[in-house]
Amino acid sequence: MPKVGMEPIRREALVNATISEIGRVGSLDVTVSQIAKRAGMSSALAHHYFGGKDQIFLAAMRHILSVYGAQVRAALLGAKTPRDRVEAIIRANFEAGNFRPEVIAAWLNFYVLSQSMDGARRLLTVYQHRLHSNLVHGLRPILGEDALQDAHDLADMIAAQIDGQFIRHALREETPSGKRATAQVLDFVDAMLKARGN
Amino acid sequence: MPKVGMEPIRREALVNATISEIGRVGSLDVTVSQIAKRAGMSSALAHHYFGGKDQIFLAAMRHILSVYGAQVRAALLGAKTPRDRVEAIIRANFEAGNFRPEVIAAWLNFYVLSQSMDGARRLLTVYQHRLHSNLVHGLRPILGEDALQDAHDLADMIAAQIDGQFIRHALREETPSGKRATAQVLDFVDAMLKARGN
Amino acid sequence: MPKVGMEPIRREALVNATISEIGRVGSLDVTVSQIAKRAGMSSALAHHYFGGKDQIFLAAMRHILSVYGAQVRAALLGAKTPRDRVEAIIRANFEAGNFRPEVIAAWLNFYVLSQSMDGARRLLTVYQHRLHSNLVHGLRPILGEDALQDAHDLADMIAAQIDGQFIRHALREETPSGKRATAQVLDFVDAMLKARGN
Amino acid sequence: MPKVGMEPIRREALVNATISEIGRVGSLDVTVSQIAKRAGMSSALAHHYFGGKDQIFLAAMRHILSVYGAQVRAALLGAKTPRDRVEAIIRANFEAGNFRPEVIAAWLNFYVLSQSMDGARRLLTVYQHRLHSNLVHGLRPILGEDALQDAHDLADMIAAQIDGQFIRHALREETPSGKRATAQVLDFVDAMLKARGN
DNA sequence: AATGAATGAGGATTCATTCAT
DNA sequence: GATGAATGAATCCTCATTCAT
Repeated sequence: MPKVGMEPIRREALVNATISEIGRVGSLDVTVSQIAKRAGMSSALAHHYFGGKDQIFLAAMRHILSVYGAQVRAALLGAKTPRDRVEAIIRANFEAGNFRPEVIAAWLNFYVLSQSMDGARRLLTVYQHRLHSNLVHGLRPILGEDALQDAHDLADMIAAQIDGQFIRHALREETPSGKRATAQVLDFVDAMLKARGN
Repeated sequence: MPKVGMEPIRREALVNATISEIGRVGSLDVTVSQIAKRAGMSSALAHHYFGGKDQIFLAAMRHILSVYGAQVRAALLGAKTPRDRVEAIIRANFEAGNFRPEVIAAWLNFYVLSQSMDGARRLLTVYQHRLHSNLVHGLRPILGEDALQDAHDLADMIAAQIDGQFIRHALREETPSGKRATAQVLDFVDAMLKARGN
Repeated sequence: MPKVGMEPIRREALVNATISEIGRVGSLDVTVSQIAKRAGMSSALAHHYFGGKDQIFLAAMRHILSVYGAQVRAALLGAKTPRDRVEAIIRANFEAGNFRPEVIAAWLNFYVLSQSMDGARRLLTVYQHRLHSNLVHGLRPILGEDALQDAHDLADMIAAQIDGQFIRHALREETPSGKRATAQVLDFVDAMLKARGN
Repeated sequence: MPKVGMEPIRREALVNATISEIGRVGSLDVTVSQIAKRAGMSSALAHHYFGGKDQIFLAAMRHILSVYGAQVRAALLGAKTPRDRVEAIIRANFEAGNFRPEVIAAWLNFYVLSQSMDGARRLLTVYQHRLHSNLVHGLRPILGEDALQDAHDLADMIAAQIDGQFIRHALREETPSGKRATAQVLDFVDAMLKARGN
């Protein structure tokens, strides 16, 4: 058994275990012991590496958001047209990595956590802003440069539609279908653009 | 001091206190003592009336949903056309009674609670179904009787948009604007209907 | 079993138990559970009444100091001459209530606690000042009104001698003899006064 | 990096770190990790060299007492008369090496430790006895060979006065003045001897 | 109807200590 | 010689819940 360089391994295991446990229980009422046990270590070690429960939650949240962020960036790389960009962003939200039951459950719980924990709120806000500006960036060329307010409004609505899709799946037992969610949001975007004459 | 007929008064006080406390704290990590204190009684009495914390939460949830249900029903009374019906349903969601910070916070928390508490999930499911069928009922005449699947899809999307509006406001410090939320959802519905040629 | 008005009873029991346990163990490494057990209740109740371990310690310290303060006041009542006053103060320190092994042990531990806990330090400082000014008050008429500095110095030395007597007894197994301690301090005071021509 | 002969260096570093940490915190609630960190090594190594926390404390105590012992011996070398001897012993107590805030704090804490740890008590007792017999040795020629009991009593009182001076300084923020402490104890001794006609 | 009293169960966190490398 | 890794055992504190009055 190797005894050096365990830190990143342990941290990753704990982050994954945290998401799994939150997904399993369906709430943040998860003990450090449960998390540590699932990650295959003692709760003392979890504290040793993260300092406390809050930090563990924060790390798990950061992980989810960074995986998501990476997917968005990757998706944007292949986008040629503004329309492609918007579509890529939307698709990234419902990709396999994000749109799994346990991740959806964790995501919803982190939303709640952000209401009471400053660090979590900051994290979430950053990602919301990024999503928003990415969307606006894609929408402006389509709507016309002078329709800035409209781009912001539409970006808000798309973001709401994405969040809405997530939350709708948080309570379903069935395996969430990223395909259908994507289709609905894209359908929605098309209708909005068409209604605006684009 | 009257000692009789206190029950409904106490229950109501506790339900309101529960929503307030959840709103204040921003999570379900609210103690029975906190709730009872805000309601002006001992925690023992809270237990006496509700039997336990879960029941208190359930009652608060039921209260929120029933106020909401009443508003939908009231709104539907004045609706003449199918379009009116859809609009009425949407408006009801963002009416003053529902769309207050503490209620939004509580609502989000109850969504989470539904992931781990059967009674809560049932309650929520009932209301989601009701919203869905109300929407379908309004949409079918507009979309045409043979577009049933389309009506279901659109109802889903509208519901998602509504949820999305709620969740977007859960983290904002500003007083939520029911007006703007309503406008966005209606804008969205119009676009969808227009895109479908209605 | 009476179920009302328990608070003062419980608090007193806890304070006594705290002193006993500190005396028994000989250090502040005493758990709330140990204290509570000796006081005949659950540790949860101890927390309920005091809020935390620090408050329990503080209450015990306050108790010791206030018993001591009362003894000083009582002793001063019967003092006619300045010399009587000084002697009364000294005697009060070694009276039965204070000069018991467990109280001596607790006293020493509280001295240490005062190095790290602000509340404890304040408490102790107040009593040190009171002792000092009581002594000065008694000494000035004896030493002459213009020998103020001398009175302060002598008061310091008497206080040191008293503390020294306590600490010397903190490690002895034998039952401490208040009589001998008193005699030594008085002998010391007499010598000091005599040396100064009084 | 030399890997041999580290032991004495490490031990000394740990002993000093222990005294510093106890002085800093003001109590024995100091973790081995804190001590080791200040000594510039891992806590595992501290255990390796001392076997356990108790041994570390004991070593630190032994260090303080042996420095003190050396100072007494050195002071006694230059003493010609019995009076000189007594004075030398007293001066040694308040010399720079001992009478520093952190050492005073540690000393007080070790006094407490002696109440619960046998090894510590033995150590302390040995030094108390040595101080006592040194004092008696100096006092007997002064008081007269037949005043043995008186010599013992006076030695006790001097020891108490010294301890009292230490404890009085344990709570002060100001830098302790060895000069003033020495002066007071000597003043006290002079008065006692004078009162006895010497 | 109402509450102060009381507790068992549990959870976050700390820490001395051990061990493999 | 030296340390990061790891944990069991505690300890403080909280809280839902019960009960006697």
